[in-house]
Amino acid sequence: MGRGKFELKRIENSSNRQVTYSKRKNGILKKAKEISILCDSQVSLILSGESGKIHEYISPSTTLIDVLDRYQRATGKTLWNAEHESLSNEIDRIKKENENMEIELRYLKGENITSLNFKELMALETAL
Amino acid sequence: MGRGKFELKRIENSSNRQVTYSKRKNGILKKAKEISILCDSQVSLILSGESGKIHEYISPSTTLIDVLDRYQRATGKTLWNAEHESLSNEIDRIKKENENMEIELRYLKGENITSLNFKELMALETAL
DNA sequence: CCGCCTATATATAATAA
DNA sequence: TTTATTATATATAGGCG
Repeated sequence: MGRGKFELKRIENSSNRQVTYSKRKNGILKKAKEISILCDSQVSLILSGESGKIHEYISPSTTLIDVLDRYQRATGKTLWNAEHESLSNEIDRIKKENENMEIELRYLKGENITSLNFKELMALETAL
Repeated sequence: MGRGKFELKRIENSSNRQVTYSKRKNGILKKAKEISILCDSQVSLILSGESGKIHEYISPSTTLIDVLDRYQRATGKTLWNAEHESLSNEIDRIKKENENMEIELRYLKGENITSLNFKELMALETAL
């Protein structure tokens, strides 16, 4: 559609990518609504773009939990346990990041700045 | 599309409804794939028709778990239970701490040290 | 980012097999 | 239910404000 044919690959131009996302997001959300109403089907559509903002369509006749329940039964995958594990892993990962930053902060706050490179040191001196 | 305009309401003829579901299902799955690739976005699409069979598209860069996790954090809706909620809250809290530390680190690395208190500044000068 | 516009590319309703 | 055809309705890329 549109003025030119498109290739199915990531749009490199960031601005075009954003615009296309926004337009297609509206399009697919509309399609989701249409199929759920026309065909009396349950739909769960969750989108998130680079901004991190979430957009969703869940068919009114159901809830996301219903859809996921059906999903779990149909695929045999148990989401809850996996979810729990995934969250625990993320906490571990973030905590580690946290510790590293704390160490870096302690150094930077004057006890030890040997980790800074020359340019950073000059900038620091100027600022002081 | 198609030979006639359509009204956005349930298709009463069961056979037409099935056919339309099948066609539009393919269409929307294709759209989901396209937006995820073109725009580098995370997508979770789960469909179930009257037969009960499930069709899904989850963007390759992510997992359903990730999408749901983001969904829950963004919407504030808890999909599973209290334990999930407490883990999720902890992640939010730690991430906030991380952000604060990142900001502090950026400042300390020379661009801006006005946020430091007197004692910290003295320590920094001595170190320099 | 949102809305509007236009030329084109796609999706799909109706139909038949 | 799937596949093919084809006339039309939609979706949307690119451009502009």
